[in-house]
Amino acid sequence: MGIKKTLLEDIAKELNVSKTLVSMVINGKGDAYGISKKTQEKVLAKAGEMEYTPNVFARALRTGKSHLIGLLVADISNPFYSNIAKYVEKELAAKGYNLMICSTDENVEREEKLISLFAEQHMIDGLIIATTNTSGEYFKKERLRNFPIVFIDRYLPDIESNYVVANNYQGSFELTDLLIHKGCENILALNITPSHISSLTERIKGYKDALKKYDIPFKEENLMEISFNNIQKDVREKLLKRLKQSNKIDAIYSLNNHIATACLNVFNEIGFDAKKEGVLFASFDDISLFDFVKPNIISVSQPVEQIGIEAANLALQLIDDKDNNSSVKKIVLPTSIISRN
Amino acid sequence: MGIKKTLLEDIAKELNVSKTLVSMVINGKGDAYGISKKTQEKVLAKAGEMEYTPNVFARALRTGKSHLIGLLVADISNPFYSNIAKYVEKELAAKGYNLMICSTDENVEREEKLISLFAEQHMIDGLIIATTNTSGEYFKKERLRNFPIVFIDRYLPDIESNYVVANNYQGSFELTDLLIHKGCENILALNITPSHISSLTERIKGYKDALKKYDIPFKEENLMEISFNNIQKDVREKLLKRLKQSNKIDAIYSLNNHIATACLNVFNEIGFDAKKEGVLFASFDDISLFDFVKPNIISVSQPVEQIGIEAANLALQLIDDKDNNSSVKKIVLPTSIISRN
DNA sequence: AAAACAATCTAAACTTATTTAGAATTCTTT
DNA sequence: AAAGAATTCTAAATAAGTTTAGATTGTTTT
Repeated sequence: MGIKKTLLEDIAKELNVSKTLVSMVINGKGDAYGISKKTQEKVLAKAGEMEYTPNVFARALRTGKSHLIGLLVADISNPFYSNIAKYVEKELAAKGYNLMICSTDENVEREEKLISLFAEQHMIDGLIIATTNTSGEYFKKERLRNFPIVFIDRYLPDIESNYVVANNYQGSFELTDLLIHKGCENILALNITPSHISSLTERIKGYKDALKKYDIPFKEENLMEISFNNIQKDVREKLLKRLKQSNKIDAIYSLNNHIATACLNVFNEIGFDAKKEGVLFASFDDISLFDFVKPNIISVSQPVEQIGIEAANLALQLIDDKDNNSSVKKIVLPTSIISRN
Repeated sequence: MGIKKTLLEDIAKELNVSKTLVSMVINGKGDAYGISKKTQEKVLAKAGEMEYTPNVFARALRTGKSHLIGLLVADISNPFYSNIAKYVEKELAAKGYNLMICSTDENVEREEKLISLFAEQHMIDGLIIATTNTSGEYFKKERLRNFPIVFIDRYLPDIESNYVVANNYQGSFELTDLLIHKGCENILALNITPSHISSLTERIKGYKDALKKYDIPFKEENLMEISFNNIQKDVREKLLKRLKQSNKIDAIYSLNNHIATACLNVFNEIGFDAKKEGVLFASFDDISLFDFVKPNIISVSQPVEQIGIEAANLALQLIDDKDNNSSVKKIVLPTSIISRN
């Protein structure tokens, strides 16, 4: 393809030195190996002139390091994840690492296949993952022991792991608290089923605890489970039915941004005007466009940038700390409430 | 790290055969090299049992193929790009390729550095790119000759290249046409400066040509240039000034989704009610949340899924067609107008 | 029985770097 | 001047696969 690449050996021949020497100099180890300044300058000049760039595969093969970090998310088109991805990448780029982003499509098999490709084969040096797995079983594999993995957004309760997550419990508690302060007593929460995922169970817990704080009894009919496989359809059916019931709700709280969007679609379809009906609308996960959406959305905003930065740095830290003698790091970041009137 | 990886040699030793044979069988070339069925079965069984996975670096080093495709976009957090990314990845996964997504942050230098890392060093087999470069000069480099590159969203007019783009001219023409049909004669277009980018110049052309069709004279003051570096601030200043002028506009047309969001922010800030003021709001690029945004947005929706699929397949085609004897492929896909009321 | 041929397999070369162990040269020291 | 030490450099091994050229073994042909 195109012109022949410059190899270490080409530079070595030009200068009548060994490729060992050239390699040392190019890797900044010239001084450490006692290569004379003059020779080092010659090598660097020639390398620049011949536009040398090392073959990443040869280097990775020999050193066992690829300087690649993997990021596995359920859906890269979800703004929550794509924003995290942006900041992870930015942080890593500053440290000389590149990022491989892959979507698992909420598919556990695909997730495991990608982990196998990435981690077990050591294609990447470390993994940052928002897992769709519900148990930690897979991560207990012998081959993954000591492999640097940072969980984001969600963690698996049955394994000891490094993670960076938002404080889902606190955020949900505060949001519910705010709704109650605004006079709501009958808050319909829409959750994803199955919800073994840590972030969701904690949001539910925050919701229930806030009710308890004000001695508002939790009603089963106010926790609606939405099938993960068909969010739009399920929200439509269940929400329509619920809105017709006599026992009127005064707030709708969707536990993630997918459900929020589905609700908005239903509102649009049936011309439901939340304001007129005296129903507040709330959502965990904030999207910047929520600022302009018709029923004002009260939301919990996650510190996306900080999650990205912390995850990137934690991954790098784990990679450096090869012997992994330090204990696992659990980073929980505060959320903030965005109350739009 | 962890347990030792299984190598080809380990399997070979277990079965008392050569690693050559094992390699052939595992790569599905057993028949081609005349390895007996019985031996092939033994090898595959043992490989499964020992959980063999090839070292991607050794393989890539020897074959010169990584089965990785790179996707370079300006900003992965932009839903337009992250949606394309999702479909590109899905399509590639089905063909046994993996995707490396990187953001260039609209930074030409970073873009060139990443291309160098990716393409010149052959870390990837092919590149799909929404370039931020304004000239094709960089892509004329000897080292990039014959390297499979597919441009998406934007192409560079001064080089012959393979690209997959939406029909920006047609989409913009139709949108403007629709606005005129709805009675608008004074349509303010907000464009990004500098706009050497093909997609933007074509949108402008479509806008002007639609005006021409109805003999509406194009006024310079109705084409507002927004500085790319500070979209929000620039839109705010210029839009506020323009709205105060006597010569009233009857439509605002933002030429990409960043500008649209900036406009919405300004509307919110000053309490500008487009409907009351009799001003239509339009935008190139559709975002699903536009469905719920307060001033109804008339938009041009790009065939994101199709762009992703076509780009992936074109890249694979270029990779297969090593000699590159076929001429370049230019794929232009139709857009659709989303008229909200 | 020797030659020709096919079927099945293997040794060694090769991909491009990094790293180890040690060589060559110059400089000190006694 | 010989021994020891320091300086500067290199040959060869290595990472883990793929590919080439050729070696066995067995079978068929004359």
